Amino acid sequence: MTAPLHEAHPSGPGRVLPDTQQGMRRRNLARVMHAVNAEGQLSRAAVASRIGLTRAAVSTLVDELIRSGLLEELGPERPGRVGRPGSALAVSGHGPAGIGAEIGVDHLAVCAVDLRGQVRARAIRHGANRGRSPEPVIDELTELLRQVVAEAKGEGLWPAGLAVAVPGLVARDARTVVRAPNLDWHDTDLGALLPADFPLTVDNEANFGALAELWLGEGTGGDFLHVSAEIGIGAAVVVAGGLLRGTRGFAGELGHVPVRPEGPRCACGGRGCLEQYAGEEAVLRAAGLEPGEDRVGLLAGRAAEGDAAVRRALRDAGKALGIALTGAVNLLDPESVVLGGALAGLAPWLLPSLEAELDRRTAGPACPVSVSRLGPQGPLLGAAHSVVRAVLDDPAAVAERN
Amino acid sequence: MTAPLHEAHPSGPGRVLPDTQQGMRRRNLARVMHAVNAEGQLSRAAVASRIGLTRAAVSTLVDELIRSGLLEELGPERPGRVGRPGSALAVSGHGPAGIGAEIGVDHLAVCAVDLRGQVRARAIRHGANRGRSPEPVIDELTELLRQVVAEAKGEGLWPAGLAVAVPGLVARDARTVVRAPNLDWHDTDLGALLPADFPLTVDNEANFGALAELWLGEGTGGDFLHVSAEIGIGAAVVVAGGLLRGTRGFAGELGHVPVRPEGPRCACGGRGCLEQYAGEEAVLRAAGLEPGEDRVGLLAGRAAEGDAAVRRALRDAGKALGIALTGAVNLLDPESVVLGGALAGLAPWLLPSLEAELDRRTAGPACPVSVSRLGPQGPLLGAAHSVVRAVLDDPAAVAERN
DNA sequence: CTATTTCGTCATGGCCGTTTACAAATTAGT
DNA sequence: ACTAATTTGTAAACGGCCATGACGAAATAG
Repeated sequence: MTAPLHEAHPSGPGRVLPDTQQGMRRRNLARVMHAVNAEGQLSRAAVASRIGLTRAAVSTLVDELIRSGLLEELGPERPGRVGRPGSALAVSGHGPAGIGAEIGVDHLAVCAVDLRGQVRARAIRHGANRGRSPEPVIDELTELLRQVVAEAKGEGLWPAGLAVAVPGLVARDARTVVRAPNLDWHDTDLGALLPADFPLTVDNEANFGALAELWLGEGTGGDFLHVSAEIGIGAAVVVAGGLLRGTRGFAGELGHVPVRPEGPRCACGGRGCLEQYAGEEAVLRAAGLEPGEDRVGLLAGRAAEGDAAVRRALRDAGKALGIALTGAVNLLDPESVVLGGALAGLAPWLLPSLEAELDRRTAGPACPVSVSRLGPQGPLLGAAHSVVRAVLDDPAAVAERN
Repeated sequence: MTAPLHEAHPSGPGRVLPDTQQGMRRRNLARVMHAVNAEGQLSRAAVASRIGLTRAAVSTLVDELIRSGLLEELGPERPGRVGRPGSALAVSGHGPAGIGAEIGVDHLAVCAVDLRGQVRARAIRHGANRGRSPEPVIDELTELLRQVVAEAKGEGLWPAGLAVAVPGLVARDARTVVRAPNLDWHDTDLGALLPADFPLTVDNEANFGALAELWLGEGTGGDFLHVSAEIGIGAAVVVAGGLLRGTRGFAGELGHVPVRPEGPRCACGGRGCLEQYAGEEAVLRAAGLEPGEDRVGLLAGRAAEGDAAVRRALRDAGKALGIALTGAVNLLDPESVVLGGALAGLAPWLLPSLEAELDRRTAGPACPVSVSRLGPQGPLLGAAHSVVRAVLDDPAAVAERN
């Protein structure tokens, strides 16, 4: 039951299909796509035994998917076992592509990912967007988009959808940026500004980063906590292979978990929130540095040089993070905690005190903490892959669009 | 989809059905049951429009369910609108029954609930079980079980399954009590001790209490936090209409969320855990009372009398709860927080400081806190209803058993 | 009293996975 | 090298299930 939680579209194609024969067919097409995608390469017979249908049924499903350009026949597998070798199937590398876009505080990026998960085209543009009005920024993004789509088309791909990662809070309609403090945008409807050639989804960059970790990361099962720090400190809770968004979409506000109940006042109204100890501003102040451009790089650089004040500041931030995460881990019992976004770059100096605190406060074996190897690329990749997942989740929907 | 999270059986009947015509039929039978159950009384045509099938299809489904004794025809609805009145259908009150059992620290209880949710038979036995070995306790429980099953059979019901709520940690097999500190039981396989006449499920009483709130409570949607205190302080996280159990089944350990990072040492290895401020032992000590029997009743009585020390102790506990819950609410953004179990009885003195703390530390509108009206009956009712839900979730499975 | 609306059912038809059978392609055994 | 066994993919017949359309039944509206 349950609708895929990564679907930001409230009524997107991922909703539960009616239990009629047509719906069954659509779901079975999806199951074939997922099976082939998971293994990279699979024969019809292998798909059949994996999803519990007969070879005959899978044959017709595969035929339909090949005709739609979603699956490709790679030819006979090299025989290793007894019996006739199967014919290898693979997800198509020339069909639909997911277009991901990222609006960062000081860059814009777009990429195209094919159904196999390969990045096939990309374009980046550096330059501070802080405080610029949405229109010119979106115009530049549209230009990058045009380039990437053109390049993808040159490779035989066609865009199945666009997903945009933004550093801010997005409304439930998955189109409107409610507020993005670091851009100084408020109630901006990106759907009205972006070209409407294909389905659009807008979501928070931390959410897309977590989804990227779920789909592309190593070792993470379906249950983990993805912590990142771009605008404040956010934790995305991934449960049962989907994002936990909360009733109002506000879930994951790790930054305002109380760390010291009588600590310094916070803008949220509370006292001693995590952000007062591990937030960017707090860490810079503790390190004795001025806020400026590329603050994370500055911190990492000074820490690498051995700057004692910076190292102490990061150690203290790690400790505060460990305290807040202890609460989260006790509440959710995740398989692991993953540090992503800006935190990934600072991990060498945050991790020791963070893990020490988590260990100390946990009765049994502590929850393992790892660092995302996706780093700053997470949100962009997650966005593009979210489109790819939507195709895999309902191949019939895109097949009839082309 | 998603498999129902309330299913404690790892491979129980609630697992995802294969997408074949038989599976489709079974799911549609379930959808009819749920539709009728949700409205209490519904015509075939109303069911059809509600679940998106045709009247003809629903007719055959209903026929099958009536033949199986899961649905009853109540006769023609009283006509209020134009057209031929429908024939009212209701979930059967004479078919399968869910048997719930509770092993409390100082009582045993068993009840039978019919598919309509009515309690049709019950038996309770008071007496301290703390420290008694499992065998005699289970023997007594089996006797109560016999009585309740006999009484239910007298009313035309037959037991479809047994669910047992225990005050302790239960293994993933849903049969073995790993440890129940208040009973002093360890690694006790209840499946071997209880009669094996019908499917058995064992789970923590806090989990069943939360499920009872989900299924029977008022105003709670599918997302809330159910806080109870029996063995330590536990929070059950209910998300998307199911229980969040965690990777190892340890989710919801609110009692060990850090409230004051440098506070007193806790048995878990941490410092300043919630349990050090709001745990039973801590509150009794702060109130200047000795631990004994019925400690909650004692606290509530003294507080009602106006005992200043007790009231202060409860006020402080509420404050600590509020701090810990602030973190949980920030992380999960639930629709509400529900106080259940022993906390429900102490709510009048806990709530003011708890809510004040939660309000103070939240930016927007604070998450509403309510008190369970199920109170101490929650776990027993939740257990019995979990069996009923399993029947509604896959009526074909029980139909073929009878 | 007739027209209209809605309900439940029946016969028909189409869709879809299964069953059964068979040819093709490989390995294992002699 | 040749046969037997095994596995793959496909085709035809089969059966189950929901949709469609029509019809009688039972109410209301005028």
